Amino acid sequence: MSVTIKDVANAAGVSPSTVSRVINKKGVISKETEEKIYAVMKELNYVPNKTARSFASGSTMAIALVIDVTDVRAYSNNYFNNSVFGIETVAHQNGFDLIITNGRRNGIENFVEKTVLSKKVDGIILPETMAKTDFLRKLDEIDFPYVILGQPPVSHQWCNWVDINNVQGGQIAVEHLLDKGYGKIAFLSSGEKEVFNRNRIKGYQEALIKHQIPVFPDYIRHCESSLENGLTTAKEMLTGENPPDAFICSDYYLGIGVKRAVAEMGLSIPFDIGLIFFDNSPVAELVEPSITTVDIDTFGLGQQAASILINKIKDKKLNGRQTLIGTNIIERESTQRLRRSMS
Amino acid sequence: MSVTIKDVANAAGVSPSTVSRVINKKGVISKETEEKIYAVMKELNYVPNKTARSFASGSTMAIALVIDVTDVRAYSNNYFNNSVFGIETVAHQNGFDLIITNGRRNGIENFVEKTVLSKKVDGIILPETMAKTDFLRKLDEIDFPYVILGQPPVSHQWCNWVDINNVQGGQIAVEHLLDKGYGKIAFLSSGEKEVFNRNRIKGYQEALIKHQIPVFPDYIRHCESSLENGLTTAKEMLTGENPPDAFICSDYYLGIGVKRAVAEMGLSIPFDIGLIFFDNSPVAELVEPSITTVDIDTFGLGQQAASILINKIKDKKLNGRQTLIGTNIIERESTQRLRRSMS
DNA sequence: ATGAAAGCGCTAACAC
DNA sequence: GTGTTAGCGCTTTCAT
Repeated sequence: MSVTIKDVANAAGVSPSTVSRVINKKGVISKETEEKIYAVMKELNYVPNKTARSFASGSTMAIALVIDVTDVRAYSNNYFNNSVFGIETVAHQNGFDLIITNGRRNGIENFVEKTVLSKKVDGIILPETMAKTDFLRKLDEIDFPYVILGQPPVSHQWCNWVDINNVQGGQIAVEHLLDKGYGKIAFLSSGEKEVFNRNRIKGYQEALIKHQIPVFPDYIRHCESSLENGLTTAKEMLTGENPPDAFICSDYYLGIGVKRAVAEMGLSIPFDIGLIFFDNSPVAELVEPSITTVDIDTFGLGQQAASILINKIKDKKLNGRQTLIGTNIIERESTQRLRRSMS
Repeated sequence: MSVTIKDVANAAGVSPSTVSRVINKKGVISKETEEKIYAVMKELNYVPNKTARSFASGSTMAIALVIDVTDVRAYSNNYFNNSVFGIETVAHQNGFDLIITNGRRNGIENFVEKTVLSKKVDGIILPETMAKTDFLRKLDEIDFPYVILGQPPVSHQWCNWVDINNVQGGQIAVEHLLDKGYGKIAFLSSGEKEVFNRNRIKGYQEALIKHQIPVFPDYIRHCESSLENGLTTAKEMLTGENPPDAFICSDYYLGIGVKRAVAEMGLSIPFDIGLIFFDNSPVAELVEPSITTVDIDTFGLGQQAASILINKIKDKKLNGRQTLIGTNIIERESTQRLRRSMS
């Protein structure tokens, strides 16, 4: 039914292996036979069968992005979304297909079998939340290429990973606020276990120290992400002694909570209080006042991840590729204490 | 290196075909050999090679979701996101892998070759925006399974598709507003070419007629989606003669624009003006007042699409499966004119 | 520069 | 019930 390499070979008066060479641009073929073969391929509308190629060559030219569907917050956001497209873009540029697969369906064990051992893909991209030491060790054992989205457990610091530069994110948030005339900056984190929060706080502290501003432990609060928690925590801090005059929040739920708290207390953003949060969601530009954010290039994150993985696939010895993706400030109204003109 | 079906056969003292039968649960095998084989498979840690199976059987057990990376709005949203997970869920339940692929890279022509003709997947899910008649005809020619996300061009009404029930969405929006005491309802659409807008307006009109409320053509406005357009259009309508007392908007950009217009005119939501928009984004719950939305079950949309596609793959004669996914109202403050207690 | 031939791991007639 | 056998379409030595 469908035209095969043999048909092309026959029609062109050559052997299948010659056609194969042309397809793969391998070995040396004379200009004329090459052209002849291209012509025949076009005429016969020949398209190589990917499955057969994968089977024969032993490489699938596909990578998988593992997701955790049980964790809605982990995927139902722009971060995830844009990473996917970054990954897809680089994958296709390199001739790879992207498979999306849920890792946590029947336990990670089962997942290894189904996707990794079954030779369906040549490598995987794994969110840090699913990169448990045991699992990684299994991958190491069979020398299976992977890259981690986020920072790996201590046992695997040597492996390939890519992450957002959260330290730098914390720093530029502080510096932006200082620049805008705020001096008593608090940090509302969505949890102290998360590495990304810890790194952001690290950056926050480093920036304060660098500018010789005292770091008050009380200015760093952890609470589960929600509007309510943001609201109550901010109120508590603002009514306490030594209230801050600016807040950096881990996400927009906490951030909007802070915004409410400020409003309920009759204070003003940005004149009394500065506000900045991570994640440049549409929320930030649509509320009033609009909120300055730390924007994260998740498309770039995905691109890097895919790029490193593909290199690893090509060269199994590749290790220690550790990329941090920079963040930047999207300036909006919530930090315009100085009433500088906005560009 | 890796253990094959032959190894299992040898170790179990049977032939490869018997092992194959066990793997595929095909034909009849005696209880004892079956158990024996399972035991050996476990012991040897055997995992069937998917590529080899695909190659031998001619079916890849994979489907592709085609996306359009050039169209940011088309994918960088919750709709898309959740559909992906709906698709993945059903795919995996049926043993299929999900491949994400960009259709618009080198033209749709090239795409056909690479993904469809190369036998990499057994079927594709295609957004309506990419479902051009020419392309569909090609797929038809080679009898390649597809389902369309959204409504297909007129030439292909007979094919399988799944869509949001936008007519019903328009209806329930109107009915909710009527129920809440609003009577002069306007519709701000993000474009008159889009089928989904046309359907929502259809539902809007039907609901009005059903309740014997006059349909003013002037109450239906089309403008490109943006906060500014929402703002100016709403202002214009509110300052005109016969101003509406409620707005239904195609998306949250227009919706927030209307909200601003109402505020700037010194009117109140929900007491003077009711507001409801499509797409239950976080924006809706985080602004003040929070906005009632028409919520769309895109996870269900994805599930249905995958389910239909897989049925089509199994039974190529399957056609005309046309599913509409219902919408529902998420009630918030912006439509509480009557000050009913909220649950 | 090209051809011949083996084989990748599995499935599916077809035998028995 | 189970074994035998012939491919599936391609890549890849090894010849020439």
